[in-house]
Amino acid sequence: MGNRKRIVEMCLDLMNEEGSRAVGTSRIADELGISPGNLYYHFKNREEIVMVIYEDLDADFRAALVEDVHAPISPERFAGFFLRTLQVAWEYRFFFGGMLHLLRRDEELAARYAGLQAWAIDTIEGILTQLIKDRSLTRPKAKTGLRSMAINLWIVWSNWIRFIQVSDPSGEVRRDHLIQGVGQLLDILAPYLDPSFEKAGRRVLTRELKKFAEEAADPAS
Amino acid sequence: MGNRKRIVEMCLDLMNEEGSRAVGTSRIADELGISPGNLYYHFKNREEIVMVIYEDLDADFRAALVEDVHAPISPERFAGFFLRTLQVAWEYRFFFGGMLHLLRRDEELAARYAGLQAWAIDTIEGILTQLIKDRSLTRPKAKTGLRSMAINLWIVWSNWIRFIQVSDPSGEVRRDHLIQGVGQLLDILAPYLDPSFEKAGRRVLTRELKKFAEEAADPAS
DNA sequence: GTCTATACGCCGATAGAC
DNA sequence: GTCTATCGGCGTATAGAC
Repeated sequence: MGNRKRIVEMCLDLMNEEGSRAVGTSRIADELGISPGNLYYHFKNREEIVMVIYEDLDADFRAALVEDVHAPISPERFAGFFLRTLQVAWEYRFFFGGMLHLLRRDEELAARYAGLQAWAIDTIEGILTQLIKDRSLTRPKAKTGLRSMAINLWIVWSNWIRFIQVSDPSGEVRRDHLIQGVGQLLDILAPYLDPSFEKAGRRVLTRELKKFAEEAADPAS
Repeated sequence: MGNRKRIVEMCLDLMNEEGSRAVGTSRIADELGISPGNLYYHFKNREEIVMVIYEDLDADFRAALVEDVHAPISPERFAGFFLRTLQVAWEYRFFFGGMLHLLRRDEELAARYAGLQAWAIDTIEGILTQLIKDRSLTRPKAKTGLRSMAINLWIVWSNWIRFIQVSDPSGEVRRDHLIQGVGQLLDILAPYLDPSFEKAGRRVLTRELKKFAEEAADPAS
């Protein structure tokens, strides 16, 4: 039973490292020291492995976004939404990096991801609505403003990792980049946020950055 | 002399249509009715074709962003920046769609695109600074606010087409989607924009949308 | 400049023994 | 469940004739 899981995990690791395109079934088998035949005993084809990984991504992201949702939303929890979900984007970065190609070759995957995207934007809009109820956010003037904001958050969210990777092709992506991404997301909302709410949110980020710096300095992690 | 150019154009068309990964040298030659050997007479390898296309993209984008820059910036020209540059993103959409993979396999391309990105963000920041001088934009409170805004604009800009493609996998991307994208970019700046400036900018978009609707209704285009 | 022909390697996938 | 062996296809790229 173990090999099925090992295949999935190796596939995820390799694809995150080198991009989905660079990783084939033979490569996965090689790296695990198993035979191609064995791999094809566990999976019908390559697509199926990716689909299994996608299902994890889908579930992880939804969980990260709806976790801890009881109203009112505190600044700490709000920053937490962003940081947790960016963490998910990082864990499955191969998918966001090569998304278009993956979706083009697998209609079912395309439909499912389109569904996730639509759900995410709706959910983000819901969170913003809750913030307005909490008086932590002022409503934008235009009636479509909330949705537009949600879309911008989603686009920045789902492309932040790629942006970092492209900015410095030879550099690695670190946790502080993720925290910086949260700051970036917060900046979209900043003009509408209650000042003390915003300040508290930023404080969480500063704290996280400090924690990261300490961990980086102390290799006993 | 003609074939070299035809190869580049066919490559761009095919890749835009089906994604860079789906288009090989043999496919390009086939589609043009020329031989693979002929293609390799004109280009050292596949990478070289992509690089030639990239050079056009690079030049087109820079031109679109620095065109018509004399101060002060009118709302019409400002909307024009966005619309023109999104048009460029559309014309080279294969590149933005498969960017990460392309850059991973070609270090020179990666370096050049990183340079373009850095230049773009600086230039956008410069435009925002000019808007502040013009009193069309109020300066954000945080000192890093302008740069963050420029980065968010860039991320939404460079990923808008993909967002549309993924939102409706079976649908085509139309000009009105691009105009909607400009609205999306404008929404990032909206809270900082002078109200009459913003209104004038939006009016340009409405006019463009109307023009598009008329052209779509009248097939004599 | 353009063609035909072809080499080479890789990858996805299957057959069939153990 | 796992292996060995292998097939077929495709994509890049080259050699050499015209």
